[in-house]
Amino acid sequence: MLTIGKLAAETGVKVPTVRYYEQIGLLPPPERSSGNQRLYGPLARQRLAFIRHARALGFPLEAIRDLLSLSDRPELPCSAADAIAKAQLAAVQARIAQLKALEQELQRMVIQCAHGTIADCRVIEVLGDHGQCAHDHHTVPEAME
Amino acid sequence: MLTIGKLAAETGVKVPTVRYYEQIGLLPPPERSSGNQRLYGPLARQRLAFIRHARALGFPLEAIRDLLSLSDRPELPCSAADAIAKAQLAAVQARIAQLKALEQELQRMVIQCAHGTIADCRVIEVLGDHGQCAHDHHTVPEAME
DNA sequence: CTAATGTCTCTAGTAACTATAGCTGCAAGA
DNA sequence: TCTTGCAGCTATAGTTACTAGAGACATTAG
Ligand SMILES: [Zn+2]
Ligand SMILES: [Zn+2]
Ligand SMILES: [Zn+2]
Ligand SMILES: [Zn+2]
Repeated sequence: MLTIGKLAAETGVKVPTVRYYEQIGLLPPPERSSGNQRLYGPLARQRLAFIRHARALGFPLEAIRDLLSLSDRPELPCSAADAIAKAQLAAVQARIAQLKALEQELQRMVIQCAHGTIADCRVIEVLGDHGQCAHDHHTVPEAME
Repeated sequence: MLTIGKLAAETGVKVPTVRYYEQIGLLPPPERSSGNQRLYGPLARQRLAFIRHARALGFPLEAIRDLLSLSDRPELPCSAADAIAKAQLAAVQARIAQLKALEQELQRMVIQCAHGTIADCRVIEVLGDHGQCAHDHHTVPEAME
């Protein structure tokens, strides 16, 4: 049995994050020692590793919640899990496409600037007028985490 | 002079967002009508367009705050503005690289799954064990917005 | 035994908004 | 003129996924 600090060290998660995951119901309330400290077994360690790995792959916590409850029912068909992964893949790809458009515009701005005064700065000029842009990049990039 | 609704419609910003920008000091407090309603002139419209365009290119509001105060001093050299743009470009490129690693892992998971039961699902299996991954993708992707 | 570290709960803060509640302003139709 | 309905006002709380702090208790090393 591990205390929360050892569990956190083993999985590379911070201690408050472990408590946070418990608070929102991603981790079940663990046993407690006589002094009321949390004690974790190997199952909890596995579950936490699953959560962290899914987070590292960009899955939102709500998706991870669904994936965890699916993984608790091994006899079910995995189509629901696959759908979650596919949706995440699509989100990642959409974000990459959007960021590539931003990259091009930023690069144009930076390259075209003659490094004189603000009055002539290409960066300031382009930011003030989207007509100077080559691409659309219309929407504000949304957070994926 | 425009009311907040017209200004929002013209710039494609939502009304509460305009008030939010004023609240955090990105937009100056505008004139008010006799009935206490906000009235905006062309300078405010230009400033709001600048903010939105910079947001669309992924700049955080703090960077936009700096860019705006730079653009108010046209006689200064533009190196500070260029540095902000370069930092944003670097952030975008770093994010793209990270997302490409995620994309590959997600694609592997999705492709390798045989679509049987959860017990055999490659998605669930890989999420539970980073050893199954081909890349490192170690860190959790941070929001850029 | 004592001092240092670890853990406990609870609250608040982060970024950039968005949504809600409950009030007032204002223009047009009956 | 009345009214109805949208627009605008303030202020507060919710979103995501944590992170940081305060103040008290538990455990462990020396
Ligand atoms: Zn410049
Ligand atoms: Zn543009
Ligand atoms: Zn599957
Ligand atoms: Zn992995």
